[in-house]
Amino acid sequence: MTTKTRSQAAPEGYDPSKFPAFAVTVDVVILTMSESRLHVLLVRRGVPPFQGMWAIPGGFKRPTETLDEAAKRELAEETGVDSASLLAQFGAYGDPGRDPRMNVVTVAYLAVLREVAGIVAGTDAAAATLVPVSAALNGAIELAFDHARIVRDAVERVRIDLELTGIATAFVGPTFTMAELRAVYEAVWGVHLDGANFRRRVGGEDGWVIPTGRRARPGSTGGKPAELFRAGRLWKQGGPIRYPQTTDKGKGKR
Amino acid sequence: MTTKTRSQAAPEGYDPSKFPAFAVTVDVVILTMSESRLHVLLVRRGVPPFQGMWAIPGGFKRPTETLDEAAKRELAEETGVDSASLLAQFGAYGDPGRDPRMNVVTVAYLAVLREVAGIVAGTDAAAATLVPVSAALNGAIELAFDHARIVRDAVERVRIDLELTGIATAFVGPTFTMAELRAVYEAVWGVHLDGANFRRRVGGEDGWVIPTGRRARPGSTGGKPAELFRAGRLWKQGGPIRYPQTTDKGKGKR
DNA sequence: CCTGGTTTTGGTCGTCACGACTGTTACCTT
DNA sequence: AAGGTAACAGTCGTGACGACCAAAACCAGG
Repeated sequence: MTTKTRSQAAPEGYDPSKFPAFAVTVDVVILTMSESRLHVLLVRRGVPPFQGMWAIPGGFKRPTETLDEAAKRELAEETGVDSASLLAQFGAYGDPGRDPRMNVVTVAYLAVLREVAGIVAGTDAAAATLVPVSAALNGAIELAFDHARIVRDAVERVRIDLELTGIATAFVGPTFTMAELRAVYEAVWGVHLDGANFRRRVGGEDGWVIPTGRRARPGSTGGKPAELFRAGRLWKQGGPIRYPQTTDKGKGKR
Repeated sequence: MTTKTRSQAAPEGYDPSKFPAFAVTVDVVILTMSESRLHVLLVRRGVPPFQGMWAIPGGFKRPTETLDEAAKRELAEETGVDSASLLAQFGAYGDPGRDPRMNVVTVAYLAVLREVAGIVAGTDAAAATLVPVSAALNGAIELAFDHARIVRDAVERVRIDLELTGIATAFVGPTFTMAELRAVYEAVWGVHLDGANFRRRVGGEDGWVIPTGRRARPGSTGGKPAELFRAGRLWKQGGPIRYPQTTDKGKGKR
């Protein structure tokens, strides 16, 4: 933190020694892939304010824990998952009046999970659900507090990080096919990527993915069984796939 | 925020109704270019704890203002600048014990200023100074609290945003030369960029920069006077310059 | 067993962005 | 006026990347 620095100067109508008290909470935007679409986990509020409305899970930060630990704890309490594939802070929200009861500043985290099965089951089924982010973003589902904006910021963050981090691998399981990984990019960015070009970039020659000898069983529709990969070491330094430039003459980037 | 969602469930040794009180502060990392190097503004603490040490400016958030407003206010109080070229939130820090006096969660902002002259003069000259970020990062200057980490995160954020936002234009004045703009990239990234190629990318044909008829007066060392430009509209959608790929065989990105 | 459909996987090719390099212009200082 | 310096312009070769095509592997149904 830091107090006012010019301590000698007269505090202009404000006394630092009597600082205002805030409640600090941690909210977690839990994203996962389901049916080839990006989904967010929402819980139904059981108490006022906004009782009965959907919201993202969260809770008070405790004085003895770090923000990261608080986020991890909240994630575990809501989903039963003790360690997400990815859990990263992405913003703080403190507008006055965002909580009608008191002054609340919340720190928002983004969690990415694989294995949809069991997530909702881990909580009270009636109080937690997985909805497509499109429904949460276009207002089809009304969210409590300023959670609509928080979810929007989280998704925007994912879209950016997809290009420059290994966040894509957090959406898939420990082993995955090229098509599964490509589906993550296509769902988050809303674009179509050529399968052959995608394969060449990712499995080209470097350590993006490591082939396991095994193969996935083909879906009921037939087709050649896909090779199974594990994530390589290079993802820590940025992803291999770039957001496709519309290739139209204007070189406007994105 | 959001309270615990499973309100029926017994609160496991924790009562949400009596939430812990925190102090919430806003700290601002003020960056600017000076002598072709990236500098950060630091203030000397006049009160304990960490009295006499350097720190980044900041102060308590007031319940009636938003976080952005608090950051803007703190910036104005410290520098006299009423509107920075850029002011963006980039992180929250709430480790227990980061302030020995009490529970403090701080929200960190990044401010980018041009026109170094008058910034330090606007404050108490003895209490504020501009130091190269390298000195603050390598430990040559010891910072109070966890401000060393905050500054490091801020610089890392600038390095990333340089590639995908128009943050570079925030470092230069309303009119600038190609060399000035290029110096921003070279200083922040620590690389050398070819002047001719840089010019082609930025002034190529699009609306990155708009030529003003005028020319800058050459430095005392002679040389052709550089053309003066204004920032164009395209910077809002990402910058034209990419971090140079070392072009060595390994395609490791960054 | 054979055929059509589906999906993965490998191959080719043209375009163009980009970096390295060289050359020219315009202004300074002495 | 001469030399130096920095801005500005042109060229060229490499290589990344997208579009497209083709083969391989497997399933379902007849």
